[in-house]
Amino acid sequence: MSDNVRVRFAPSPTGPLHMGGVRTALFNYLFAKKHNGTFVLRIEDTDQTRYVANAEQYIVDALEWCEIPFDEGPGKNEKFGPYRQSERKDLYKKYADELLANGWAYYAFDTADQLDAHRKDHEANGKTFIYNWHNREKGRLVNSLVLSEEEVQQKIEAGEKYVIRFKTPQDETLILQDEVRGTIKIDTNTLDDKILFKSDGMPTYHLANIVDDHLMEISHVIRGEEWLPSLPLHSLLYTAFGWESPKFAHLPLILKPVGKGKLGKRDGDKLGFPVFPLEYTNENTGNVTRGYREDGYFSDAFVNMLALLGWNPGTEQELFSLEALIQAFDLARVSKSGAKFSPDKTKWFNQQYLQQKTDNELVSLFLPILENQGITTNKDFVEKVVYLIKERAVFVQDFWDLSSFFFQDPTEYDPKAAKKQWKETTGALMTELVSVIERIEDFTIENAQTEIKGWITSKEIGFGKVMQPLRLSLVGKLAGPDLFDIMTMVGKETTIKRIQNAITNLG
RNA sequence: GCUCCGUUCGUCUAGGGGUUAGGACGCCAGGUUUUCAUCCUGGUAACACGGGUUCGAAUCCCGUACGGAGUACCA
Repeated sequence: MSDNVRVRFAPSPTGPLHMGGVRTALFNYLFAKKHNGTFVLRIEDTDQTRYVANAEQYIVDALEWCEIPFDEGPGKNEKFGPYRQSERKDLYKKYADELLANGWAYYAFDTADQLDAHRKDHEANGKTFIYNWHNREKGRLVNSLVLSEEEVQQKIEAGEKYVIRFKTPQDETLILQDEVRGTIKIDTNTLDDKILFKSDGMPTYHLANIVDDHLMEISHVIRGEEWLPSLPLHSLLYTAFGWESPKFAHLPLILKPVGKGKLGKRDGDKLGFPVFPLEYTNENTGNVTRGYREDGYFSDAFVNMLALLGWNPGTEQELFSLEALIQAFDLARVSKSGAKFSPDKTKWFNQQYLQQKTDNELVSLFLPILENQGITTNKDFVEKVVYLIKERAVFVQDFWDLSSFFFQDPTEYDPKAAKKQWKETTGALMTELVSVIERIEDFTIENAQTEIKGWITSKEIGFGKVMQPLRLSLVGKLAGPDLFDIMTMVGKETTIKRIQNAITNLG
């Protein structure tokens, strides 16, 4: 591939970017970096009715969190700017006029109601209404193909609303190339004459997209599969302008984990996982939607998971740093079919990444949580705790549940475990154990092990008879790291105190 | 309805004319941990269906079914 690869991510600021959008951005980013290219962010805000003010910032923040920042975009290296289509508004009319002048487009005056009526009428007869040559010149439609030039002028001067439509060629078979799907054939007679320019003076996505991709010298358009049906139109537009078309790649959709259909913005709430990278607050309702970041996912784990959704390296490797993803990425290895998203696998990725973090990194993430719990402690102690518990955690916020007993005495005892492990004779045994522990002068793991195990052996009782109630006393439940680690970490005094507490509470 | 795209274990996927159809997640069992989790080992489980082409088809072709997307003066 040549070194002038330029790709773009072109979201519409209508709300928070969801994970499907993040993946599209990611694939664009990976492709760009792989080929020493440029990753452009363009904001497609041509629909004024759906515009949401905080959405653009959310998009930028999300890309930043994922560590896939854009090279060019609003406020950054504005070589081809502006990068918001609303700020490029004046530019598009010229191109629409060009198409009008060379016969690739025409004015249409049909109202929405009229078109609806046509659609309903056709449907009633079992037919599909297509706004193209089937209908446009039969007097049913009001446009510059059937009206005289004077009539058109009159209407425009009278201030009648009009749109500009693309004049789709008749009886042609388009043979299109997609980098993921290969050759796609389409009969132009099945295509609508799409609106290029709206009556509000704004271009539609189709026009703005092609004009901007051309002006911004985009070499590859990598976007979601929902755009595949628009590919013929877009391809035809390049022909109409006499421009060289970029290459296209349509990514498979991300589907719901259960049930049917593509993953939607509301699915996360119902199914119990985030669909957004970051938490999002709706400006109007104040509703807060959860995000992967706030749920405790590492961004690199999230990105790794996303990369493997619809793409694979062809090897059995699953864990990839961003750098490794860039190296391995190849559009040819993007799969063609939609992929159901798996929350379980996402957790697994996070667990893998958590295990890879150094104890030190984890300590700095855990410290604020401890502070929230009102715990004052020192870093060295926390680092030892982290070392002992991290392998059983998926998220950093699991740490507290897994380690609270290192910092405070258990306040309750798991009733099921207590019933099973704390027998009538246990209290006496534990009292005896206390005196054994009291006799240990230097309370190290080795000494504690030697003394306590020696005592149990001499008593000729099972280890479980002592160790299980001891664990219950120290932890409050039958879980956690090695008991001798715990005892020496909390110290001799605390160990004894906790055993006595348990005797008092459990008998 | 119409147009386009797709279909390998429950899920993500590898493979792509001759394979014991491989891996991962999940699940199950055993081992380790005198606990729990981790970890290790093993197990479970798939080529949508029907025709063709071929000595041979999961793989190529055609149909069918199913799934998905699009079908807006939204992107």
